[in-house]
Parts: sequence; C-alpha cells; structure tokens
Amino acid sequence: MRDLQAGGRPTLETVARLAGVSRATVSRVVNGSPSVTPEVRDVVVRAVQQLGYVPNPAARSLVTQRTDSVALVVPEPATRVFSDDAFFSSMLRGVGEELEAADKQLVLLLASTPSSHDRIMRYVHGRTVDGVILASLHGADPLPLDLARSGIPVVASGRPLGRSAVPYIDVDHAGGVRAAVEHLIARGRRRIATITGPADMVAGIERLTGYQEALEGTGLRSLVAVGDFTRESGRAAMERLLEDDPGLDAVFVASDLMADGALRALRQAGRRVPDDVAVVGFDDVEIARYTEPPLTTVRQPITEIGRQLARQVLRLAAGEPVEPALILPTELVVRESS
Amino acid sequence: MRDLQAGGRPTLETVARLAGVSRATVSRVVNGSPSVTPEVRDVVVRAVQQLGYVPNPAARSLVTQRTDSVALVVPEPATRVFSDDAFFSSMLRGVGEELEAADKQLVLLLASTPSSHDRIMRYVHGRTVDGVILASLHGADPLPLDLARSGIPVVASGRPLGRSAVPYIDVDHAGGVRAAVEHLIARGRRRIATITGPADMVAGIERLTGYQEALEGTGLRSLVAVGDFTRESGRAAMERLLEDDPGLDAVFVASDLMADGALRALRQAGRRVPDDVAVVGFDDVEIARYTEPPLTTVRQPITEIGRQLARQVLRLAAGEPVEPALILPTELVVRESS
DNA sequence: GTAGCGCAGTAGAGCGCTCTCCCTGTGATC
DNA sequence: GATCACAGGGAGAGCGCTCTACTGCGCTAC
Repeated sequence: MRDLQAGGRPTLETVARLAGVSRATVSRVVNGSPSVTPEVRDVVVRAVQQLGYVPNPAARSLVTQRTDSVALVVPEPATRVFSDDAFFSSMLRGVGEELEAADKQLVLLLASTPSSHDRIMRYVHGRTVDGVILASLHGADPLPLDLARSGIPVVASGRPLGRSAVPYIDVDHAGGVRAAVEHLIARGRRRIATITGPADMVAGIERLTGYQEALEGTGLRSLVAVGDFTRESGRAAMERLLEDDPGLDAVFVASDLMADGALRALRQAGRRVPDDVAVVGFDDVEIARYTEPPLTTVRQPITEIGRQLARQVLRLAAGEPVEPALILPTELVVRESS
Repeated sequence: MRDLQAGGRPTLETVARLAGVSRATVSRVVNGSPSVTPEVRDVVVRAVQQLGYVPNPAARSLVTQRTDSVALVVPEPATRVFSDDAFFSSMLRGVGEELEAADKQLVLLLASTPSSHDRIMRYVHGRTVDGVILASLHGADPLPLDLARSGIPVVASGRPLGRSAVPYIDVDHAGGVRAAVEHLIARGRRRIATITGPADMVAGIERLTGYQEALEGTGLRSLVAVGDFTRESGRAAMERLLEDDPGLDAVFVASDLMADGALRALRQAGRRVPDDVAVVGFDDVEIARYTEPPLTTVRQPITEIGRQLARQVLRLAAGEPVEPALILPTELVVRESS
C-alpha cells in the first residue's frame, strides 16, 4: 500500500491512472453515478481502496458550490449557555444526529463577543456552510434578519423577535404553561406565582403569557418575579416572591434550573414542597428528576427540536420549501413537587 | 451597492476590475502582504467594501492546503457526554475562545455510533481540517493511534491509554486526589471510601491511584465502589458502600455529578454531611456550589484545558513542536461537605 | 447496408484562489 | 547619461474536482 506516494495524497488523477480509466469515470464511481458498468466500477473501487483515496472537499466545493456543512450559531454569551444547563447539549445532540445521518458536518460558531456578529456574517457570506441554525436568540439580535438578507438558508430555534421572516422551530410554550397552571389550580392551589425568564427572549415572554392566560377568568391574582434562566436567579426570585406574598401556595418556574434554585430558597425559608408550596418547572432536563423533591415540569422535546432544526435547514439548502414555523408539543410530567 | 452583481458573489476578478489592478494585487491586499503601496491598498480596500467581497475559502484551501478549521472529536456516546455534566461544555468554551482568537473554525464531530470511527477517519483523511482535538477517550479507542498514523496534528484531552505517542493535555489527577484524601485525614476521618470512575478511562484510573497513594502507609483501609461518572451511578455506589461498611466516615467521589448522587444516597440513609460522613468531589463544576451541603471538591481548570488543547493543536498545525504532555494543576476547594 | 439511437467512456474547461516568476519604473551610483 | 538594484505590480499556471460537451461503439430498424 503506497498510501503516501510521492507528492502526498492520491488524487482523482492517480486513481484514474491506476485503474486505467479517465478522471471523469473515477468521479462517477465515487459519486455513485449509475452509468458505469459494474466491471469498470469494480476496477475503480479497487484502485480507490488500494490508494486510500479520499476526495478533496475543497476542490469539490469549489465546483459544486456546496460545502456539505451546516453552522450552528450560538449567539449567547457562552458562559451562560454552557453552564450546566442541559438544554443546549440536548439540542446539539439532536442536530448532530440528524446531520450525521445526512453526512453533513457541523460547524460550531460560538458568538461570545460583540465583534462576533461581523465574524459570523463574514463566515456565512463566504459560503463556508450550506445553511445556518440559530440557537437561542435574544430580542435585539440583528442576526436573523442579516442572515436572511444574505440569502443563506437559516432556521431559528424559537421564534425570532422582530419582523424577520426566518423559519423557526419552537414548542408550544403557552400551551405547556397553561397545562401546568391548570394542574396547580386543579390541585386546589389558589395563590400561584411565577418566575419568568428574561423579557427579551421568546421563551421568557411566551411562558409568562401562558401563565397569564391560565389565570385569566379564574379570579386568581398573578404574582411575577423575573429571572434569567440561571439557578441563582431562580433562588433570588423565589426569595422576592416569598417576601411579596408569604402566603403563596404554588409557583410556576419558567425553567428547571431556576426551579432548582427556587426549591432551595423554599427549603431555606422553611416551606415544605409540595405541602406548603407546589412547584412546577419547564424543560424536563435531567436535573428535574434529581431535585428534592423530584420536579413536576413541562417537558419539551429538546433533542427533537435539534433534529427538526437540522432537517429543516437541510431541506432549505436543497432548495425545498419548508413551513415557516414548526411548533412541537409539550407535555406535563407530574412528579412529587406538586 | 451591487452586492449581487450578475452571476452571484463577487470574486477576486470582480474586485480587481473595479479597482483597476490585477487579481494578484487584490490577493496581496486581502492577505495583508506588506509589498503594496498605501494608495493601491486603499483603492482595493474600497472596492472590496463596495462589492462586499469575501474570499471563497474552498478556493483558498485548494491552493494553500489549509482549511483554517479544527475538529473536536467527541467519541463517547453523546447521551453520556451531554447529560448535564458541565465538563464538556466548559471545555468547549475554552476551545472555542482560543480558536476564535486565532480565527479558526470549530468543527464538531460527534461520534455516537460504532460506524463513526470510519466516518471520522475519512473526514480527517480528506484534510477538511488542519488538526484534531480528541476529547475524553475510553481505553480501547483506536482513534488516537489511527489519527496519529494518518499524519494529521492531534492533541488529546487526557492521556490516551495504550501506546500512542499523541501529545495530550491533562490535569494532575492523582495529586489532586491525594490533597483531597489528606484533607479528610487531617480532619480526623479514618474510614475513607471512594467512588471511582470507569476503569477504562484515565480519569477513572488515576483518581483511584491518587486515593490509594494517599492511604498508603497510613494504616487506613481502602474501600472502593465503581461508578461511571453519572449521577445515578454515584447514588448506587454510595448505597453499596454503606452496605459494605456502615461505619465509614468519609468518601472521596471521583466526580461532582457522582458526588451529588452520593449525597442523595447519604441523606436517604439518614447520614448527616459532613457530621457523620464527609464528602469530597472532583471537577468543581457549577453543581458543586449548589449541592446540599455545598461540595468540597478538587477543582480542575476545565476551560483552561480547552484553551490549551486548541493552542497546542494550532501550534502543531503551524509546524511548531509541542510538549508531549502538559499537566495542569488541580486545587482543593473546601466547602461545607467536609 | 446504413441511418438512428442510446449508452459507456473521454476530453477539457473552469470553479476562485495563491504564488512564482517576470516585467517595469524609480532612484542611487559611477 | 548609462548601469544597476530593488520594489511594486502583473501574467499565468495550477490546486483537485465536477460536468458539459463529445466520441465511439454496438444494437435495432428500415
């Protein structure tokens, strides 16, 4: 095996010479064109194996104008995104699975600094990727609009705020929250507070909306504290809520991580869960099964979101149409905290 | 602005015509060659901006034989890696930061299925990336050896088992664990057990070694239960330990996540921490500050590991030599569980 | 027998860039 | 004023691949 013949890696040319055919024929075989006789195909395949030939993707991209790779843009400060919130990890897994199945590569663009916007736009403009998946946008982010304008296929995770017509995948936040709050009401809770996510993120806004909708017409008062999806903010928000209304008997928390913080604050304040205060979270990440007590929560199919994101962006890249919005269902998982 | 002139994106040629110079000169300007007069440079820069020109990376790669991207290979079953273990997230952040600073791209290769090995080798062989970072290897993994043989720059996170001469970044596992166990002894603990990681991972092996070294010569008996770095395995291992030796008064747990599980098992068994049993973990991920009680643990500089991995692989890709092993220090963080 | 046709295979252009070579113009030197 | 050195810029090859012609060949049909 002369894996490394003089001059480095084998090219189409090398294979063609060894197989005694033309470059084009080798190309056909490599790309699975049907119009090659089995005998010729065999000869070529053997030559490919003997030389350890692997096509040069740069050369291929240059002519096909495809790169067979997709970028996942994570625009949040990485510190926040990758704390031990399992959300992104799960989504990443879904995206990865689906791309692997389609033999596409995943390029990770972590946008940690303000200058990252330009870097990402430059990158995307260079057509280094066939499409872009946008994760977890904040309200003011100009990225979806800018990307859409640049003409590259884009799919967003969660409805982008502002008026950009970027297709997105999201879950039925409000519906899930309504189910959660109705569940609390059904259990006889009457003073139901909420801890929300940030007001500039769709997940924050819509979960608050769901809460308000569920209370509407019930005569129950709403009580809101704002968090930022971190555990610590959940703890602090819970303390504020207890101060505002010591008599509250339930709280819907807009993420499991914040709910974990809230449970801690409740314990510290001497409240028993669920006896004194019932708690419901949102996400159903692993931690929800391990809080004390295990957390009732609204499950969203995170890995499935990732899969759908990948599927949609590949569809767009292939020139096929996609629905402007795909809303996945949520499901209330009742454990012991409510 | 005719961003989209006929035929699509502007090329070097387009810019050259607009600026009234040759392609070569534009290339010089774009790549920052010093041998261009300021006037010419200005004209070219203006033309570049006017057209919104971005170099085609495929064309560039084709001739330079570089891709300005680095692969991060994650060979573990994704399910495990991306549970809510914050380790990979933190490492990823470090890698990302360092690559961003060097203007390199990060390609994520998630090896979830057995067939992934071939896929990764093919990918790497195609020279789609300038270097490879290997994360969290299991013992039997042939990847480091195969990659090293293929001639591509490789750096591993953690010493690879088996006899491959792949340079790696690791932390002083044994030293950290010794410090932890000595701390327990200094606090008067006498029946110190351990919960280890899997026996086919370096982190598992070396942390166990550190534990054994620390007990050596003290006359204290060792008591070992094996986990797999998941929370659940920590819980189960703790239960086994309590059964084996109900009188144990301390346990060193080889990861924070497992320690969280162990704390739960202790609580369930009615043991007070640290009064009855002291617990020390390893990693110092976020969860360690939020366990009940907050966890004493051995901190490893995870983000720094990521940074160093990136730095080393870039150095190798640039043809510079690197140390065969870089061992980062660990540090005992004493909180309330010991 | 020859025109027609389809299929397997070849030739060669060209994707957008870099980089080596070479040419030209300027200024210094004698 | 002729010669030389040197720096800035241009011409053009070529990176490895795909894909559109086009060629040659065997078959059928008239």
